[in-house]
Amino acid sequence: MNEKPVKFKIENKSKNTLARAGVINTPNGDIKTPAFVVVGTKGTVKSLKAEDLTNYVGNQVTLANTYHLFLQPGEKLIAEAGGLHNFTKWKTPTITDSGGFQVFSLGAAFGKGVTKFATEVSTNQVVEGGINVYNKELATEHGKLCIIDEEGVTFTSHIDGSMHRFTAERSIEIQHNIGADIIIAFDECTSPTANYAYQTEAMERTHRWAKRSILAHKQNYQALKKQGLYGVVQGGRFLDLRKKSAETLSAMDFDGFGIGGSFSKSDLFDSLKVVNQTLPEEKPRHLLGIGEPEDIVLGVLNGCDTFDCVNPTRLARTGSIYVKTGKIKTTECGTLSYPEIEKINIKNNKYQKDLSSVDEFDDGYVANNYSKAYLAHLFKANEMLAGHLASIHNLHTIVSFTEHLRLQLLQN
RNA sequence: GCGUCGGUGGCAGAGUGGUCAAUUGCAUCAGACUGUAAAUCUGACGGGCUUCGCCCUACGGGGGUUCAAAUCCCUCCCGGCGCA
Repeated sequence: MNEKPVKFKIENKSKNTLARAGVINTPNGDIKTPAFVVVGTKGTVKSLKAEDLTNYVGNQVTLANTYHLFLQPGEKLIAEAGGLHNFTKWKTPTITDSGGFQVFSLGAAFGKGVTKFATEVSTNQVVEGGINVYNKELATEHGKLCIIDEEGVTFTSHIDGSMHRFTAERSIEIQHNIGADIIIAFDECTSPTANYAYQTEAMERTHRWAKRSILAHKQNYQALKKQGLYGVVQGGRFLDLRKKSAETLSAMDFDGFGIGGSFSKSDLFDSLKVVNQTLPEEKPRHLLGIGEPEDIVLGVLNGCDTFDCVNPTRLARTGSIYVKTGKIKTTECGTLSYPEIEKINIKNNKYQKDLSSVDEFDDGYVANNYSKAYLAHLFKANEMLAGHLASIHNLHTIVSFTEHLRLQLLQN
């Protein structure tokens, strides 16, 4: 039996919650969990080069996207370049997402202003996903297409409209070529407004794809030696489906699990609890696409080990800055305490002459060197440095925030 | 001095008798963003109110024509250009 390329070891467990601290070993280094995964969809963490990540952000792991890299520059080129690490020069372990999220973002959610994270799910804004939802005419009108069938998904490129097809096998093949340390089984991310029947259908389809993803992975001996495969739990906002999904995937030979799909703020806690109570304890769990600081606390408390989210960088580029208030909050169960973080819009009038540090309670590179007024000025003047510095700051904030939670779990 | 073109909301610049409190862009002000179609998107932007509508004041100043003027006429002021 070959040694698995991706292994997980729990270092310490919380007594009264599902929280744990651990280490994920990968061929390109260790990930000490809980950890925040920095998102670099197209093989770049927007506005930051590898050294910026190393020197100023301190992230332990970076995530890219299969769909985006497949379209541009193409997975063959990345393979020729020696894989994602060599191509991007990222120093950390890497993950590729399967493209399953794009089934949602370019499919059911396309142009509708629906996000996977519904703060308030409104009933008059029902967005169904799935088979035959998009007819050809609509697809042509938008220049977009995303049709789901049993075997996979047919897309048109958001770049040039060309048509492509992803199946579980194809997604895995592309991810083999890209060569990240951790790859993710192709899944269908559903809308938070999809109904029970559709969530069930999509979840079961995702399970079948999961099985095929494992098969496809096992057939590539080279890849099997150096890449770990995660399966994705779905089930939308329905607890019984979440539990069923976790049970089904637990029985499969995955190296870890992604928890995907849509949530609302109110059911995140319970969903994660049910899922992580069900998933095998000895394997790592990644919460896909979430979070905000408070969401990460929720996730950690309920047994998630890693988190990725575009928010730190997207917010940064649009002028929202994570700032600590100076208050320390403690979770109800008393397991974790953490600094309260708020978002400020640095472009607001009140910051334009504010020469205080970007974040007075932070000791990161940006907070130590730059004032709110300077950052506000950069944004007002439309300077590229604005997004760069803001991204460093927000990423550093969320990465160190998650690290802080880890330290408490180790000490407790 | 003569001729000519022009003076529109913070700026640029549409409109050239009623559908104009006035297109658009920029600037300004505010909001949104959770496996990145995103250095993006949304809203407000003369004043007031009982704000899916109503009332004031407004397109250089003053006067006039008209049921009705940013739009037509007269006059004054200011600016560009041309000729002296």
